[in-house]
Amino acid sequence: MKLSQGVEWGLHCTSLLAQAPADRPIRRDVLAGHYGLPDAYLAKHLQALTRAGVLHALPGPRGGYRLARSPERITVLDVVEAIEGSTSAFVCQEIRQRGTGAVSPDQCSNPCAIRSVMDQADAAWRDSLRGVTVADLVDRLPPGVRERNADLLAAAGG
Amino acid sequence: MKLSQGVEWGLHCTSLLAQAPADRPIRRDVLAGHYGLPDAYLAKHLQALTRAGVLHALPGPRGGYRLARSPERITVLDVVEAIEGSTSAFVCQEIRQRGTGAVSPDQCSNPCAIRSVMDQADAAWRDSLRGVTVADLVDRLPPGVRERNADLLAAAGG
DNA sequence: CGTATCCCGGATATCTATTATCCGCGATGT
DNA sequence: ACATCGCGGATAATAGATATCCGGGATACG
Repeated sequence: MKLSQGVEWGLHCTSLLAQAPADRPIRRDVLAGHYGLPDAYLAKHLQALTRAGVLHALPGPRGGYRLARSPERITVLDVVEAIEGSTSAFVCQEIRQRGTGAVSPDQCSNPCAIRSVMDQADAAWRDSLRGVTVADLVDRLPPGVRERNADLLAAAGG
Repeated sequence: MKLSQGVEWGLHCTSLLAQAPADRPIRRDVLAGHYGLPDAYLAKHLQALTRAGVLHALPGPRGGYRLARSPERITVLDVVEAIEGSTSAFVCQEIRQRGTGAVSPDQCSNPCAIRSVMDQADAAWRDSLRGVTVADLVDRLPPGVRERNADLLAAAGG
């Protein structure tokens, strides 16, 4: 079980966009260069974030990406689900209904206890991620980093 | 992000072993047949559970598997970590230290906020799984299933 | 003591998902 | 009109999960 690295990329990029002036979109290659990421592949994840309504993409010259809403209203879960999907990591294959010990379908109207437990843990995981916003992530940056990022983004935009 | 199906297999098998008489081990092919699983591949997961100290394997004729301790003392997390490992699903690649926006290593003595949030969510997931035992899973079986499993296991053992 | 049974560990093959890149298309601002 | 930039599809390469097989060692039974 491993999370896509796109989750890390997406969280860093949305955090960085939260530090940019709202009126000026950031180009994709600037985002990629800022973190040393492959530009073409990062595009896939940014597109996913755009489709999910987390980012807003502006085509054309002086185009780029900006947040679709304020950082206080974007949760970490929003970013994670945009990239990883919202389906539970545990996929129940109903093996209780297979083999010599197969339980009759009548007794399977309720999900089995194993599935319930795994789904409940998945919900706890998502609840935890829903409790943190992108604004919180920016607040927890080491001192000086925000200012430096603002300068770098301004230089790239000019 | 997907959990190995071995987790489902392991949880069902440990639950089934909890329903067997403690003095008689259950052969691997009986476990596989009970749920319609490939015997050879199930062996890999049962070996992992044995190495983790969840199951106890007895070689030789009349050998097989039994629980290494009482079902009340085996948590769902024990089984999950035996098969999936105990490392967090999120692997931080420290991209904050790469690219044009690289943060100096001096400022990276603390883990970044993104990693902290993901690790905290992972802890919440594990805490949830730690709160349920194999005995709880058996208690939540539909009425009649326990008795039928006991009969099947007795027939297979005789 | 010999033999049959059963688990262990390594080697191997297949399949799927992730990672990564490229190119044509459409949209936008100058 | 033209250059810039994001969108989406097609395509490889790589890693991990899935599945199988076989030799070796341990144990029970005759």
